[in-house]
Amino acid sequence: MQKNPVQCQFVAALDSIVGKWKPMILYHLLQGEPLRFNELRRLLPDITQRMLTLHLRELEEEELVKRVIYPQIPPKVEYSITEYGKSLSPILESLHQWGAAHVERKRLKEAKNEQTETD
Amino acid sequence: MQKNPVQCQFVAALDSIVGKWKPMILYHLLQGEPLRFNELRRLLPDITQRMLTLHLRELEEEELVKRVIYPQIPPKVEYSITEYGKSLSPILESLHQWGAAHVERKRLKEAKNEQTETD
DNA sequence: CAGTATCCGATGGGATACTG
DNA sequence: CAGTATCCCATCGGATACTG
Repeated sequence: MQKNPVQCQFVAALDSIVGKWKPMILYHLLQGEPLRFNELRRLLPDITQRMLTLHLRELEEEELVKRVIYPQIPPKVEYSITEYGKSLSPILESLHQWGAAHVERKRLKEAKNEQTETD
Repeated sequence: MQKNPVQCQFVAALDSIVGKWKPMILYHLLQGEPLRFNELRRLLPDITQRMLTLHLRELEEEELVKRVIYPQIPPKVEYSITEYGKSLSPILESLHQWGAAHVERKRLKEAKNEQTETD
């Protein structure tokens, strides 16, 4: 942890949501329905089993995600967003929106560049 | 860039603000005053010259930060937030607030654990 | 003052194989 | 089904030295 409290707060917040697939995992779980391990895999086609496990464990550690094991064979494990995890919703929503605008902005700029090149 | 548009948007947004010192650089520049290279260094005591340069270049590349060179000796370079960069302000503010709460939450929990240990 | 250049170690994440 | 275990590589960021 850093000494600077402000940096510390940014780091704490970003640590919770940074990770290649974390925002998407949270995004899916924020839809409300609990999801099984393989359901998440299907929703995130390119994630590896390893990374899904690691990210879920980290989110669980931060109490953003709850893991429920049904002791049966074959095993069934369900992941759901916690109440605390829901508090991240506005942030993810903002990131999502700003990201969409940022992508569009870049796209427009590239289009303009190609335009100028062919002038 | 990912195929999935939603992931893509998260990635685009996070790419802009993720980097060990980027939120703090933006935070300081969002105070309004343009800052010189070494002023930023003083505000971020632990940053290396190299990382400050790299991060500033990336922020400039995304048009979140503007770099103005005064051609004089000794050199003077001022960095300031752009109008577009200001659009990140609500996100950083949210992250900051949530991060502060998250840190406090962890602190309380650790305090409680120590309490239980000495019971 | 405001940078570059080089080197280097730590971490993040992918690929693949195996398991209760 | 829901994971572990290994191995490996790429990127990130730190340390240090040099410069117009």
